[in-house]
Formats: sequence, structure tokens, C-alpha cells
Amino acid sequence: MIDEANALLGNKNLSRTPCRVDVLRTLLESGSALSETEIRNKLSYTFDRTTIYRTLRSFLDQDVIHSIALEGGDVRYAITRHKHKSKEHFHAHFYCDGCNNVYCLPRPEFTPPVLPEGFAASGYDLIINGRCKSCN
Amino acid sequence: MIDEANALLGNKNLSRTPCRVDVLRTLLESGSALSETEIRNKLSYTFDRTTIYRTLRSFLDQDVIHSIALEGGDVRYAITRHKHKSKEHFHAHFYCDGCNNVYCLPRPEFTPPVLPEGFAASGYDLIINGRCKSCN
DNA sequence: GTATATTTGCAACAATGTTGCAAAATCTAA
DNA sequence: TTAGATTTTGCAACATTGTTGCAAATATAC
Repeated sequence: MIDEANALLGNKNLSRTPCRVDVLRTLLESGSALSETEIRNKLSYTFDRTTIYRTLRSFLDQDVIHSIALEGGDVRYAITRHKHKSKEHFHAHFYCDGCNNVYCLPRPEFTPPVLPEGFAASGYDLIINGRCKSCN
Repeated sequence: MIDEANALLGNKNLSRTPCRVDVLRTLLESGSALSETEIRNKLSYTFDRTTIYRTLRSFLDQDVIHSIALEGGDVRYAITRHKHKSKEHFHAHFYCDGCNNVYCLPRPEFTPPVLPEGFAASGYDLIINGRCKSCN
């Protein structure tokens, strides 16, 4: 995982600092999206909160990770694994009411909704609620 | 609008206090979803932040309003106008990159995505990004 | 109008978003 | 491999939002 983290950082022109490697490794190892607090608790080392905040922001800027906004203002972060060939981005995530985990989903079949006159869409974010395999 | 607000409160067993009427009127008058700060700035009177917070929470509990979570942890609130007959809820909103406003949309045509084995959906939240009529 | 049930304002504290700045680490080029 | 340039880090600081307890004020029911 650390090798993968290092490679990812190299590709994106992000210097390989301990915090970045640690955060990236943590996200790579996680099967679900993590909140900032969860990330902090899973790190091997201790870093200042600001540093983690800025690390996440750098990753977001470089599209190494993406954020998922949940009801109640909760935010989770996950590695960006699915490439978006088309100009219209489409993110789909699954939120489990049982374990509160968020999982990234591949782009589903989707009929773009008809929008009111004059509105133009450039992307879609879909969050599906329900029960995951473990909580069903 | 105040009459409508009063009626709504009565229907939901919520006492008609000045803060509740004021918040509800503000949301009823708004064509788009509002953040807590926007609501506070549009109120006719001044209330403690906690009171507004608890007012919003009461409204959410009673489904008088619903919240929309945006990228970056931004949260907006809007009157719940669309009834959900089916057990599966489906909320669709439009976020305009130009004016940053959020508009509620009617339930669109939608093919539920195929989920991984063992996953069961109970609801969907779709946020469409793009440009609204005014910003196009 | 009075009694009971709710709501409000205030104090307080946690989590998160955000910036400036000097010290420390990283990277680049010789 | 090191010196210098560039980035990143830690810390201080402050804003916003989420959240609770409690006593005072208000609303609703009788």
C-alpha cells in the first residue's frame, strides 16, 4: 500500500511527505470512505489537524481523492478510483444505515432527468441509502 | 405566507412561536434552499442561534423541511413540498455553479442502479450540478 | 386566568473550516 | 551530495456549525 501511495503521489506532483503517505495509505487500505476523524485515528503517526486538513485539500485539488457530503453535514473522503471519461461527472455512493459506512459505486445505468427550461446539467452525485451486505 | 406558515405548524403539532413562524415564512418565501446563515439573515426578528438550530431540527423531525448536503459540508434547508407516496424516498436537487443556489426538483425518471450482491436500497438522493436559467 | 408542557436565551464545549507565519522538510540542480 | 529554492508542517488564532443543560419566558389546554 505504501508503494501504491508513493506512486500515486509521484504521478500527481505531490511531494512524498510522511503525512501525505500516511493519509493516502490509510485511504487505500480502507474499504469504505472515511471522515477526517476516522482518518486521523487510523494514521500510523500523529500530525497536526491543520496538516491533515491541508493534505486532504491537496488531494481533492489533484483529484486523488473525492469527498462525499452526507445528510447532517457529515463529510467522508475516498480514493478516486473510477475514471470519468465523459465531461459530465457522475459519482454514485452507497450509505449504509446500519454501519454508517459509505461505499463508492461504479457509474450506474442512468437516465438524466429532464430539467426545467433553461437549466443545464454538468454532473450528477447520487447517494443511495440502504443496508449493506454485512448489515442486511 | 404567514398564514401558510401557521397552518403548516398547526398540521404538524408544532406550537406557533415567533421563531418558528419567522423561519417557516422565510423558507416559504424563498425560491431556493437556504443555509442556516442565509435563514438567519432573512428573518424579520433576531433569535438566538440555538433557537434557530432547534427550530430547524424540529422541522426536520416533522418533515416540514428537509436538508440538502452539498460538497464541502455545506447544508441547505428547504420546505418539503413533494410528497413521497412510495416507501423508497427519492430527493432530487439542482445545484447551480453560477449562483450557488439549490433548487428542489420533482422526482425524475430513474432506473435504480444495480447494487452489489447483498446490498439493498431504501432511498436515493440525487444532486445535479450545472447552470440554472439565470446563470446560463 | 391558571397550570402544565414547550420553547427560548445563554453559557459552554466539540468538531471542522480556514489563514498567517516562521521553522522544518523536500526537491532540484550543479 | 550539498546548497538554495520551494513546499510543507506545526502552532496560534479565529469563524461557523453541531449540541446539551438549565432556568426563565411563552404557548396551549382546561
